[in-house]
Amino acid sequence: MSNAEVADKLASFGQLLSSQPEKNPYKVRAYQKAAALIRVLPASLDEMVRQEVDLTGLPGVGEAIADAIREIVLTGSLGRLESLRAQSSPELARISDYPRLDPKRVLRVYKKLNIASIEGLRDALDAGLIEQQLGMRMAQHVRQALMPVEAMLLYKADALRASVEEFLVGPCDARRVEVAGGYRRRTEVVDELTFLVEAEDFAAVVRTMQSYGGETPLVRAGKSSAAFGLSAGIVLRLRQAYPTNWGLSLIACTGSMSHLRKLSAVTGSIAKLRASGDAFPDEESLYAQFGLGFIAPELREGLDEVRRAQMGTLPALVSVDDIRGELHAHSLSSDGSNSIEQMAATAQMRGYEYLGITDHSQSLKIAGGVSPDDLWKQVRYIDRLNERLSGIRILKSSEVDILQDGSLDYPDDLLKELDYTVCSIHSRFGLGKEEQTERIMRAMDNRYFNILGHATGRLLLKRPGYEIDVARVVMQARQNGCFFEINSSPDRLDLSAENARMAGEAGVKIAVSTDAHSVREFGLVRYGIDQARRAGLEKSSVLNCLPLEHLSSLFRR
DNA sequence: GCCGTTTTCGGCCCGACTGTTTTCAGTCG
Repeated sequence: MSNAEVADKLASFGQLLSSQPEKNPYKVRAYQKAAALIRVLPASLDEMVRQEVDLTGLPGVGEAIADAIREIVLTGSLGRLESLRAQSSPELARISDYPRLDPKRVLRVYKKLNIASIEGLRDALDAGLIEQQLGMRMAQHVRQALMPVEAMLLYKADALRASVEEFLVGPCDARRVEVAGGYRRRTEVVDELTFLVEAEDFAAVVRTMQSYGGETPLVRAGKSSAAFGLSAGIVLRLRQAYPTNWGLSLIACTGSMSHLRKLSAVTGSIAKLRASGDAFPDEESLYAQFGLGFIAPELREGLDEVRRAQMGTLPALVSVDDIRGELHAHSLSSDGSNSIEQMAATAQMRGYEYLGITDHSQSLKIAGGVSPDDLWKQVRYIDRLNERLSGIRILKSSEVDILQDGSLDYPDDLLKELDYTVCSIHSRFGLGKEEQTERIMRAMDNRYFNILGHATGRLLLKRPGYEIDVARVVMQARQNGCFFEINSSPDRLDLSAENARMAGEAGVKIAVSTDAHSVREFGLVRYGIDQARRAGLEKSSVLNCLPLEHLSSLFRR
């Protein structure tokens, strides 16, 4: 019994429960949370049940859900799920085979499009009818729920990577293991994990891997490679490699495809290299043999990196150690969970020289937007705080809403008191591209506008973000002396690497910010740095790699 | 249904906007 099967049943139960008239939404959530946890659990629930391990030790699992798990493992089914299915309409029962579908939303689609089956749903999706009649969100929801393979945010894959790697060198007895693929290139979303594996007996590794997380089904197996379906919903690929050619294999498995195409124009095909008998124990040796500088994995997307490696003009990519401060962070004054002092102490522990406090502005009521009066008070408070702090400087700032007409959410005489501003859109996502672009450009005309926060508003795997003409906004920023941010929040990573590259090439500096809402979130900066590196940014292009004096002069327009 | 420096109940964000959908539910952070 795989963890995935257990998770599916719990999720289906939660799903059916949610369409019951007298449901307890917290109960629904409890089942869904437990299912989500189980999907990424490395230990085998099947084994845990048989060894009578106390399941309530798992977070989100109490007596009731522990019983359910035991029942599923020991009998193969869940009574309460089956009786709920029996009570449900046939449509609803079929929907419950797809635990990621939200039944209430699907029933709305059924009614609107006059369909009554999963097949009908799939057809309507493919024909674009769902997007047309019920909007992009709904279409995205249905698409994601029907897809066999789930995509996963990079930061979630981090934990999974560590757990699989441990399993490979532990129970699987691999001698050497290294992750490759899109994960190594730090793409923001991954749908597979690829590992290079050196082992005495590769077939045995493949056999043992199938017991990861209870059971991890083998999808495809060759002599020197294998693919598995992880409970977490993504594919796990293993590829056998040898010490003499480790570097060559690593390049091949790291990709991307378009990078390899451009690379092989210089080196000849990978297959030929493999057959040549030359040894490439590491990547550097291969690049060096063809007169190329080392190309960082984050750059291997088939843009200009191979040409630049030939000319010796690859960028010296920014790294986490280059960061000197944080420019987007919230405190208790709006929707953060820690005081300014606590945030400052943590920033200082990280070795930062400055910390900008950017609480939400007055219009954003739900996030505890700060009234003008309270911001005046906060400005004076931070002045006094700075007098007694040493080693770190708190910058007076705000995450100022860009209102629908492009005006900013505070009067100029208040904005003037701030060291700088982060200005963001939090409302009216539905405006057309032209209108949205104009809105931001108008906002940039305000001399107190400094950094554009999360420029497109996207939430990865959830929502595409509003439409703007990024190229025009970049030009406006350059002209007006404004800056962008890469928001490091793992479900935003906004600007995208592509847009950040565009801004960087136009000479517009970018803040790599965390948007931290608590002291725990400062560390997320590494995900922003991943994207900055994918954008080819050097530290000279990153705003918060600059010393404070330089920064302050850039913020005065 | 889970959880607890709130310990056996009561909370688990929240609250103002938006729209042609469904005038309530979805949406913003």
